[in-house]
Parts: sequence; structure tokens; C-alpha cells
Amino acid sequence: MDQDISDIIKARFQKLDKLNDKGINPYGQKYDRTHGASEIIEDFEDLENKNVSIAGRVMAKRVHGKAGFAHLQDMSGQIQIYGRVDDLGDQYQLFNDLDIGDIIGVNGDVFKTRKGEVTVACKEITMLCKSLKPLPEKWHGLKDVELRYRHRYVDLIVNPEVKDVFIMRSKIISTMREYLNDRGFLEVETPTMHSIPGGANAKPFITHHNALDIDLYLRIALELHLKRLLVGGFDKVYEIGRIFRNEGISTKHNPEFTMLELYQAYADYEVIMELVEDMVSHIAEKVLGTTKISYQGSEIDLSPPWQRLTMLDAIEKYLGIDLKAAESPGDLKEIAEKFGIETDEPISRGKLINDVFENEVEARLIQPTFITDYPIEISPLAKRKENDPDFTYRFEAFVGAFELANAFSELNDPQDQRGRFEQQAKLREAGDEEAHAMDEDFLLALEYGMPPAGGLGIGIDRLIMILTDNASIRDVILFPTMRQRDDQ
RNA sequence: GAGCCAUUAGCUCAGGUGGUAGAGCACCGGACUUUUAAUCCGGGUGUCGGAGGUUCGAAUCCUCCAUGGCUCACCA
Repeated sequence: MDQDISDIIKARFQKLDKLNDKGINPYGQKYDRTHGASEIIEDFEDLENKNVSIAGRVMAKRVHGKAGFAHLQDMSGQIQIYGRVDDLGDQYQLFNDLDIGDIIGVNGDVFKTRKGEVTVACKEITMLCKSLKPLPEKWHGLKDVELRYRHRYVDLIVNPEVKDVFIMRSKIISTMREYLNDRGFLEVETPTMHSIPGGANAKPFITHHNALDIDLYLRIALELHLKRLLVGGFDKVYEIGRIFRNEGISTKHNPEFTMLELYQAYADYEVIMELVEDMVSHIAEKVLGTTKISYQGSEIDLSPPWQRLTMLDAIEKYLGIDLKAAESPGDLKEIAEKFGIETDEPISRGKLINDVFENEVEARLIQPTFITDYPIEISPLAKRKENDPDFTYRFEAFVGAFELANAFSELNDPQDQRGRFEQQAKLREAGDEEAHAMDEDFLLALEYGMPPAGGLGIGIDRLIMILTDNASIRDVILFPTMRQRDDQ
């Protein structure tokens, strides 16, 4: 395929031919390993002079004539191997011809070199895969972020800390599952293709089913199906799944991302608040061994209880402005102008309060904070506060200055829900593409009766960013969305 | 979507004001039986992101395009 194969690759093809000529399969078969690399280093006392079999990728090579060293990397880490003509005989040539990047199996005895490094002295080398491409340089590694994301496999081979992030990611998610399962939550799977995209305000991706000849939308949230399950009688359900939003890409947004949503019947948002602070600190403790973390230079303490503020109190606390009394159109206009917020006419008070909060307060919420009592206009699925109908029993959790969780007491009054949907429909007609769509089947479900419930959504990728101290969501997603390139 | 920046060898990078491309690692050949950024000797392997333009001459200046990064907008 390559028009001008570089000399490096030419040389590797020559070695490939050489192996074939000798009757050695360059792409070997099953290989039985007895140990992992780091296991041998850890258990050296027991394994000294014992025979072991290991397999991995050659990462470095130092040959001095009739003997030489190399480092082999497997999932657990790296270990040095030693080969010499006295032990390997005819096979020494094979050792000598190894390229960095080749995958081999090694059988040999464990010993420690003069310099004290645990090493396997090769008795037999088995070729498992000849590598044809040169790996990036050994001490600068691969830095070009574009190549790191596009060819993540290379990034994983040469940058061990990248592998650690994704091992951590796996542990965080499995710990979360364990936590929820232990508390009686049932994990379920709901459709990713929806005929009506709902549960959030976001632009969906559209796809098409040929046999049914209908357009379908990739889900933008898990919410509405999980609530249907509350109607069906599952009291505690959750789903950890991929959702898709057709929006811009940034260090905090990937078009597809992973969300946890859970619903607990007969609970409310206060119960969920306790669950969030308990679960997040539990995960940190279990995975990191501490609830005191460092995120982008800030020390953050995840141990409960987290600060709780209503949105209006937070605005007052951080900006010194009391918006509670601001109700007249004149007051609202003044506030919008003061903060340089663009508004539609007539100005929606709730939306304005939220805009002030997002623009001015959010960035200051480094320590874990629950912001409660969201305006009703921006919360079409949350239960209205009994004594303050302009606000809802809703909270978002902020850590490290960005939104980590969103939760509320779920609206279970079908008539109120219909009214909210109708309100959203008006916004949609007015051109708001992200306004929530009318979902008659969901309303029907509510008419059958849904128990009062607390519901929660957590952006898993963001949680992982915080726990692994990564500033970009692309560094916690193995294969982030990239633009297609012509040359690839 | 807008602004700023970047793109040079397989990788990491250097290439004041325009003069025909370099280093380290990797790689190739040679020496070397406990090295570890192995060492020593020899070798530069390139569509300077792409296409135009200015110029006697462009990696360098200009325009457009592509890709990426950051910031902003968007996205609760």
C-alpha cells in the first residue's frame, strides 16, 4: 500500500522473509505463560533460578556481540531478558534479529544481574508476532496528541501512564456497579435508538431503519425509559450507557459519552444527594485509596457532607447579589445587562437566574457542592417545589468547577408533565432545537402511575477526569471522536 | 461557528532578517558474552501538511485549503 516504504520497514520485511525461509512462523500460535513480568520481579525471592515462561512486546534491546539484553513488556509491566549464544545456540540469531515492537514468548530461568535487575535468561524464544512498524522513540514517547488519539494503540504501547488511566476508568466503573448492586439497584439496558429523543435538551443524531423505513434518533439520555421501568414496578434501576449528542467538541464534550442514570422509587432528591456524595467518596476511597484528590492543581476533598446551596443563595454568596426580589421585567433587564447576558423577549426569570449562575458562579465551585432549587423553566422533568412553584426539587453537583451530576425528584404528575412538554413545544416552535420533544407514550406511562422517585445522572467521563486528574475528556476516552482524514 | 497557535526524517525537536535541510533516539553495516538512555567506528533515511502566488531563489514571505491544539461561542 505504502508507495515509498521507508528503509526501516524494508529492513523489517527482509527479516520477515528470513524467518519464513528458516521455517519459523513470524505470527505464532497460542503461548502458555506461567507468569507476568511484574509478578516475577515481585516474587523474585521465590522464583530465583526457577524456570518461567513469559510473553510480551520487545521494548528495548542492547546486544553486545554474543550476548545481549532486551526488555519485554506485557500487561503487568516490563522485565529484562538476557540471551547469549551459550544458552540459545542456533536460536541466538533469532534473538539478535529481534526488532523493537516484536512480540515473543520466552522460556528461561530467573536471575539477578550484577547491577541487581531481575532478569530472565532465555533458553527458548518463540516468535509470536513480527512487528513491521517502528515504535516511537523510547524516552520522549509519543507526544503528538493527534497521533495519540488517532492511533491510541501506539499511545498505549509507549506511554504507560495512559494505560493506567484506562485501567483506573475500568475500576471506577466496576466499583460503581458493585456499589449500586450492593444497594439493591438492578442494572438494565434500554434502547439506544429512539423514535422520540428525550430526557434532555440536546440535538440528537439521526439514523434510518431501512426495513421499517423510519428515522430513529440515537439517545440523548436514558431517563424516559428508566422511568417507564419505575411505572412497571422496578423500584431501583440504573443503566450505565453511551449517549450521543450532536453538538460541538471541546475538552469537556465528546459527541458520544457515558452516562450513569439511576432511579429510586419512594425517594426524593435529598436521598439522591446523600447517595451521590457517599458513592463518589466510596469510589475514590476504593480506587485511589483516599477521598482527598488533586485536580488540575486544586486540592479537593470528596468526603461527605458536600456543601449545599440553593442556586439563589449561591449567587448571593459568590456575587453578593440577591436575585430573590428581582421579578419585574425592568429588574430582569437590568440584571441581564449587568452580566452581559443575551435574552429573548420576554425575559424568562428562571432562565436568567440560571444564566447568571452558569456564567458567574460555576467556575468558582471547586470543592464538591450541591446546587439545589433549579428554575422550573429549565427543568421540564423535575417535580415542582410545593411552596415555591417557580423552582424544582432539583440539584446539580459541581466538583473542580464543572458539572458532575444532575438529579431531581421526578415529576410524576402526568398533567403537570404534559403542561411542561407543551411549554417546551412552544420553545421548539420558536426555533429552540434543543427544547424537549413531546412524548405521548411517556405521558401514557405516567397516567398509569409512577411512584414518587429520586433520579440521578452522572457523566462518567467527567467523573473519571476528576479522579484521574485529566483536563481533557479525550484523555479518558480510548477513541475520542476525530475528523476523518483523507490520507487514512 | 470565530480567534490565536501548530504541522520539518519512523519518533522528539532545531532551522535570526529568503540562499537549496540538521541533531538525538530509532534504523542499516562493523566491533563487543551482565547491559540498562550500553559503548565505539561508519552511514542521513525527507512530498519541510497540501495547492497556488511573490522572488533569480521559499521550510522561511503572501493567499487559500486540510488536520490538530487552546480559548470563546455552543452544549444545562
